[in-house]
Formats: sequence, C-alpha cells, structure tokens
Amino acid sequence: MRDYYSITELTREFGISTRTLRFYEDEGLIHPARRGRTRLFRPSDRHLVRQIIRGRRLGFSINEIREIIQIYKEPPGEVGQLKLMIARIAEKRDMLRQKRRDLEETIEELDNAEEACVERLVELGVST
Amino acid sequence: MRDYYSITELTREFGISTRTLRFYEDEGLIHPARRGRTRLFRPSDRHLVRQIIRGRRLGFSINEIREIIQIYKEPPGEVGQLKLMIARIAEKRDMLRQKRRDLEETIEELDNAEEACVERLVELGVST
DNA sequence: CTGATATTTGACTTTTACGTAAACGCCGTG
DNA sequence: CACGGCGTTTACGTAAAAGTCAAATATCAG
Repeated sequence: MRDYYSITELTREFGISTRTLRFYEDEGLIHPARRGRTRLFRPSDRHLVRQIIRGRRLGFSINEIREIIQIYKEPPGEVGQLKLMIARIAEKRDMLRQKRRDLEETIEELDNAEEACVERLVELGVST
Repeated sequence: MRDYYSITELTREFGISTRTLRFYEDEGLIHPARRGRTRLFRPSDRHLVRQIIRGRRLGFSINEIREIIQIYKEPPGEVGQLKLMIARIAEKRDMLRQKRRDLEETIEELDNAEEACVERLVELGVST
C-alpha cells in the first residue's frame, strides 16, 4: 500500500481530469494532504475518489455524494445523532433500491429487445 | 386503459413539469398526438415517459436515453442493422451491469456504516 | 357565449459539473 | 541554466437539463 499518490496518478487510474479532482476538493469531498502547494493523495483519499466516481456513475449529484460520504465517516458519539444517521442511511438505501428496480426493469426491456432482434435474425435464416 | 392523458395528468403522475415533457418532445424522445395544438399522450407515450424517467434516475443523459429508446422500437429488417443493434444492446447492458456493481458496492458500504452506528448504540446501552 | 382553467410557444435564466486558458512555481536532467 | 514536465491558482466558458415568465390560445362548464 503506497503512502501517497500524485494527482496525475489518480487521474490515470480513474480516467478523470486534474480539474475534476480539484473541483472535488473545492466542493469539500476530499482533503488531500499537501507538501508545499502540491497535493498528496493518501490511500484514504483514493478510496474516497473511488466512491465519488461510483456515485457519479449512479447519477448522484455532488451534494448527494457529499451526504453519502458524510455517512461513511466515523459514527457520531451521541445517541440522537446516531439515530438520525441511521435514518439518513435508510433514506439513501431507499434511493439505491429504487435505482436497482429501475436497473432491473431497464435490463429486462433490453433483453426483450435483444430477443426480438435474434428472433428476427432467425426468421431471416441467419445462423446465430 | 385510457385512450389519452393530458399533459398535467402526466406531470402529476411522474412528478415532473410540463416544461420537462415539452423538452422531451423537442428532443424527439416522445411524439404525443395532437388535437389542434393540444398534446394528447397515449398509453405508449406514457410508457415512454416512464422509461425516460427511469433512465434519468439511473444517470443516463438525454442522448443515452435516446439511444436506449431507439432500441425499444421495432427491430429493423436488415441483417446488418440487426447485428449492429444487438451489439448496441450489449453495450448498453454492459453499462447497466457496471451500474449494478456500483450499486451493490455502495449499498454494502452503507450497510457497514449502519452496522457501525447500531454497534455504537448498543455500546451506549440503547435498546434497538 | 362567457369566464375560468388549461395549454402552447418562445425567450430568457439557472444550476451543475466540469473544461479551458493564462500565468506562474518547483524540480530534476543534460 | 534553461528546459521540459508536472503542479498550482484564478478566472472565465460551456453544455445539459430543466426552471421561469409572458403572452397568446384553446377547451370546457354553465
């Protein structure tokens, strides 16, 4: 496990630009260390970036991702806060479950479309 | 099964604005019928809207949704086109599978976070 | 027909998530 | 030392996906 990653290493790994990483920092999603002005990304930063990318692919906005990231942090010490957090987790999970339903339905429709194509090919006497 | 839905009926049903529906029409995603100038949405239009909304929730752009919608249409008659379409379907399905992985991973991380919260509550002697 | 309500078109605005360009610092190499 | 390569900040630009507003029509109940 490396100590630090440079900004360009991460851009290559995740296929994003330096601008994007700086933007995520501006937005408070990540807080890479510094040597002078140069950003040093720790493994934990790298993991966060991975989570952000995942969130983006799933169509979450930066704000939603910020909320999700908050959740990953150490659980708070106070009972009220803990219960609040559990409620927020449930809320996010509901969103994710909705997305999963959307996903399954979309995949199913694509499967149907494919089947229709294949049938059509068979009708045309094309060996599949 | 109703023959037609008004624009506001659909906005209520899907929680979107009239502007959004007109935008989707401008973008060529839907083609509601008309009586005079007034749009009449058929069940098939309604179903399309449902698919669009699903796509949006999954983080697809309008262009990507346009491509997906093309796929749902009647399969083309020509062999080359059919094979091309099957390839495009496979491509979309890969994207969806990636999203599913993202989804599962995110859900898992949320589950872990929740577990940590619950444990913390137990430590504090709170009945769950 | 009339007044209320719904719809349409068109123009302009906004938000999000970056892209792009300019101008400069730091550092290792030949 | 100057040069290339990587990194930084600041500032402005932009495309996508609607939101907002206005003014003109259309539809429908009574």
